[in-house]
Amino acid sequence: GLHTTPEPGPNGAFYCLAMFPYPSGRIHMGHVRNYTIGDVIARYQTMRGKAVLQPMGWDAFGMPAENAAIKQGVHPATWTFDNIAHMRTQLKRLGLAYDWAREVTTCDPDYYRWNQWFFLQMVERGLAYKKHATVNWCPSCETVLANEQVVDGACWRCETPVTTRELSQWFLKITAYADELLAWCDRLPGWPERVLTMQRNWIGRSEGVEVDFRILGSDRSIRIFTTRPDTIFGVTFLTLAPDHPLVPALTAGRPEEPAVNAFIERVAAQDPRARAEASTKEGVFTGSSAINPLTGRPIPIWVGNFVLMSYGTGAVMAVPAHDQRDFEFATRYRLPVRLVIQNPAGTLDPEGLTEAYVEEAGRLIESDEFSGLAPAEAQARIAAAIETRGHGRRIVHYRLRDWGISRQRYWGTPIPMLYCERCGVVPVPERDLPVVLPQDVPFTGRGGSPLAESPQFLHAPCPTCGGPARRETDTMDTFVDSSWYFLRYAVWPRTPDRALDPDAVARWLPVSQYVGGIEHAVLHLLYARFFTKVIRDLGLIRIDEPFSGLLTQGMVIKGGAKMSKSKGNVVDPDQLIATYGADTARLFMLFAAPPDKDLEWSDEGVEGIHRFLGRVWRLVAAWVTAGEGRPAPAVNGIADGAPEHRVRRAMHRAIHRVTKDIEDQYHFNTAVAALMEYVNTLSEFRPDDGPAVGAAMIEALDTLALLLAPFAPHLAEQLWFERGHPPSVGRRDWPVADPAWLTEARVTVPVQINGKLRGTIVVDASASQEDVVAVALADPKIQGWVGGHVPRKVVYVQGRLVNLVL
RNA sequence: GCCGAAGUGGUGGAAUGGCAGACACGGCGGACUCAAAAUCCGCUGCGGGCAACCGCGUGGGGGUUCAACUCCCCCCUUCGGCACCA
Repeated sequence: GLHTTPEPGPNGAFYCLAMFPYPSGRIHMGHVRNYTIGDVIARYQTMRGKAVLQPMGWDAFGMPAENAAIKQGVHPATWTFDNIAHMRTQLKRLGLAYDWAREVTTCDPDYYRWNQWFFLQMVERGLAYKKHATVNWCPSCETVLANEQVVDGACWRCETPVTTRELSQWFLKITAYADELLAWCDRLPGWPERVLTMQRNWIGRSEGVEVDFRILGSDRSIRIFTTRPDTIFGVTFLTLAPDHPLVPALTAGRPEEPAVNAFIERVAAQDPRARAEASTKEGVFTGSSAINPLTGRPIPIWVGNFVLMSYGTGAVMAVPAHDQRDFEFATRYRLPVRLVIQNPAGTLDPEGLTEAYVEEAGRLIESDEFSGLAPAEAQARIAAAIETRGHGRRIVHYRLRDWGISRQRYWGTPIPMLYCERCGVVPVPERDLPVVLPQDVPFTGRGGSPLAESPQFLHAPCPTCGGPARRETDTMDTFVDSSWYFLRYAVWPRTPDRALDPDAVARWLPVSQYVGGIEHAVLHLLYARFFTKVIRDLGLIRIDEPFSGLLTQGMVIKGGAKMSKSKGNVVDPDQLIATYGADTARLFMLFAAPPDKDLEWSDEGVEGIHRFLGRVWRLVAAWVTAGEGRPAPAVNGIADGAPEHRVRRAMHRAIHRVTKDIEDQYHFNTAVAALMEYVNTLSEFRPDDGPAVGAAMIEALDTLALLLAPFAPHLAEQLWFERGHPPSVGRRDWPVADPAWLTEARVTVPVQINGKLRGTIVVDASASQEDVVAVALADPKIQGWVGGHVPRKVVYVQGRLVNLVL
């Protein structure tokens, strides 16, 4: 009954989503942890009365399927669907309350046709475009990679060092949303700060000024980008990237030309990573000079290995006095250093700087009418002056680059474009979607786009002129598939004629709680945010962000390293479930660490959880055997301290703590600890302790089943059945703690002398400070510490602590 | 270098201004058993003491407070992200 999604009712909707897996073959412990966390949240919200959508699907396109085809001769589709069938069985064994009817499989043409449709919408709006560019290339995967997929200079999937290639590729214009993606980082309170920080860093916004420096003896100029226009009077030279397009013109026919060319060749031959790590700043004079537009003074133009063509304009104004890189460069080549900001203490010596002064504090000097200003104000004034005098403009630069989505692989969504001899690049008309992946493709592993090997696929008539045309043979990055799948889940029944049903999406989205690995902090999570905004601007949805809450669970590690085949430290979930059952697997994952921290695998820990579940079973079994069908107890008027009172109090306390731990930041480890304490308390009582205890116990054990239901659903259901209740415990209301039972009439209060614990006293919880101090001073042990002194000061925190300051 | 997270017993971890170490693992001792397993009970931060107790203790140093793992300042270490980004 939990596995069908109800319509959202008056109690509201809750969309609980775990990142869908790649069907690699078998589930691993990371999946078990991820999906258990999500399932606890979904089951809890169900019992809280929310209409809950918890779907599951398959991120089914990707390289491993193709590699299997190359190595074993099995078709990627066969391999993928076999894996899905197996993994679905594995997930079902864990007792995850998914609505399997809504399953999404991205390699299904009914799904990927909408990838193609969204792509065409983006082409129409200029958000998808083709350009010739230097792109990241993985020699092992033999395909292009997006910037986000290069991790430490290596392929995100296979860790092969990435090289570059010059290729004509399709890009999605994520930079058009850079500002909005950044701005919303401040409006996602349900996201972990570290993920937001990573996204902010990745987008890398920087405000500055572009300034044109006219080349001496030429009508051309060099455009530089700076974030420090306040230092422009300190510019003593310009530095261009070695591959800056103006370099040849600057050196042509000059005596410096051979030296410059030799330098450029030397830098180009360097591996980009080695270049980044080489901290020595080297360069060469071009022989040309430029004019500083604010001072009118001529300055030499250099080429430097530390200037990157890929950022800003590929040219920088060098201010050695206020930029450490420029300072090192100037020192090496004996170029002038011009101090234009004096520090607040006035201690900087213009003739004897030993390092750049980069702080934005102090006053401008030697800067004409701007002298005397603070750097922050000078930045605004000088930027304005540059604009009004026509030397440049204020501009914002981003580190974020457009998303290259062309992949030279088979097992992905075909890019729905045609190349006509007469009409050029032509989109496939919407009515012709989906462009289906052909079956007759040889898997040779030789590289190149495999789709080009299928003549039937390759040749198609041009939709515009009917003449011969060739299909695009690259496929889409698989991250396109996962950029909107969470929207498709909400559409039910599925609409074969359109990607999204706006009403269905409005009913469920944004995702209330998303659960997945931190490794997607700037991959999937950035792309999905981008797609959501594009789809919003297409008018199909009204949300700005896809995921309200985000929980990034930690890794499962063993022996200090992430579980992996190569490390040989994997523990197979099937083995775990076969030996101990799904509930032990689930509870261990929840108890061993807070969800966002790494979890160290422990065989002994698993045993411990298994023992706990055994104790729960024996506890309930003992009482069921002894006292079936007892009526609900009446416990009012029972004296404080009576055993049945203790049972009742423990029950309300457990309800309170488990509820609070789930609600506050999903502290499942302490929620499970609270359940253990509860069970420990209930275990103190025996069926022959009398009818009052028996009545309280029966109620307490029912509550135990309810509290256990989200965590260990199988055992909870069985306990519920043993108690004679109809199924299902997971559909009953979550219990509510009565605040009256959470407080005690008499409390044990620690007594401190001068802040040090010296004893405890038992007082009425409502006792006044005077009464409590009197009891404390009457205590023989306390008297020994106080001696004959009168406390100089007394602090009493009601029911918590008393501190006597002597 | 910049940004972020973290540092607590033998181990995983708890406590977010009020009894540090909940809960669990491991260890030690005991019960049951011919024996073992399972189960149950007790003890378990470090040092001192026969003991009741005492001293010390949350990476290091300083500060605020009656009271600090918790707040403030400085420093160290680890992990993660970005990075000759102009």
